[in-house]
Amino acid sequence: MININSILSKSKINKTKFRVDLLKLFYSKKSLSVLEILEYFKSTVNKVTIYRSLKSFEKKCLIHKVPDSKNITRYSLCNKNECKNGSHSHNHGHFICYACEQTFCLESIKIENTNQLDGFKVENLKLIYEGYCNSCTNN
Amino acid sequence: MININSILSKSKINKTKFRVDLLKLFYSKKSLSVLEILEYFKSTVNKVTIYRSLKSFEKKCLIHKVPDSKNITRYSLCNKNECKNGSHSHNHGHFICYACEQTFCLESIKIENTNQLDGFKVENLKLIYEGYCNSCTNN
DNA sequence: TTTTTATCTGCAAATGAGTTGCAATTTTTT
DNA sequence: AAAAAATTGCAACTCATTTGCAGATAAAAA
Repeated sequence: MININSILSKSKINKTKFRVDLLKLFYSKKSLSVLEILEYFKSTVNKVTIYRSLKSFEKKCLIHKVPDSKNITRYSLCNKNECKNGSHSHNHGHFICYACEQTFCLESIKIENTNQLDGFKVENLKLIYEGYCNSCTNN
Repeated sequence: MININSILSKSKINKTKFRVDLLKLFYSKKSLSVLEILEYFKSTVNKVTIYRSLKSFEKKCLIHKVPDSKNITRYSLCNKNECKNGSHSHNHGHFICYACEQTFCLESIKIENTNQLDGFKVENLKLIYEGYCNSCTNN
């Protein structure tokens, strides 16, 4: 069982009711957008607060941005062995559903570090699959 | 030598001075954003016109969107054998430079159509390399 | 436990990308 | 040249995200 409070403490993030609930929410979802968070909290929280909390979580390596379908930023929990000291890395592929617009981390699809590419200095590689997820295909 | 006028004619796009110049510009650049186009034409053209021209070019399969670093839409010339009838496909990887934010098409890196992925119906695959391009590394 | 300091929050207003309606202009078709 | 179709500029709008500021809350220090 994850201890939200101790995670926030360790990260030096104040344990306000909203931030505790928000981090808890991340543990129950694949990924989240600001709009989804706003809807979940039924406007009991200001969207500016959401943006700032997300940024704070990101800086402390609790969450990171994941590829998104349109121009909406989405975040997922960081993988402990991947992200450290405010620097994030995704050594796995992602799947984006055209229907539900959800982003799925494909932990099983590892990305090897190809830093050799003719004429380019590669620092990062993204592998993004798009299509329809199971629940959108069957419903 | 490419004949801009005949390309526009074939695509049933009016040969206005701006559209001719814009298409010509695409032939001299890897990729372009609205802002870059606006700067190139030094505000002699309205940004709405740019958006509409790009959309029109895209519909006629002259250009298509390429992956971008931030949330700015970028376009590149279509590859004749890849895009047809308003439907675009990118069967090659892309490189995005962190410094100049330019997007490069990696024609040599072909993407095979992996439509089998556990629990997902894959319709598209993106392979995006990020880092520093040659000219940004050496200057 | 009070004081101090640092962080968090809401509100209003701003920015920046992209869109829409409308009227005027230009290009193409006839 | 006239009619039809496509293009343009302008103003105003939407939507995601940001910023400044003042008040509230949490954590650390005394």
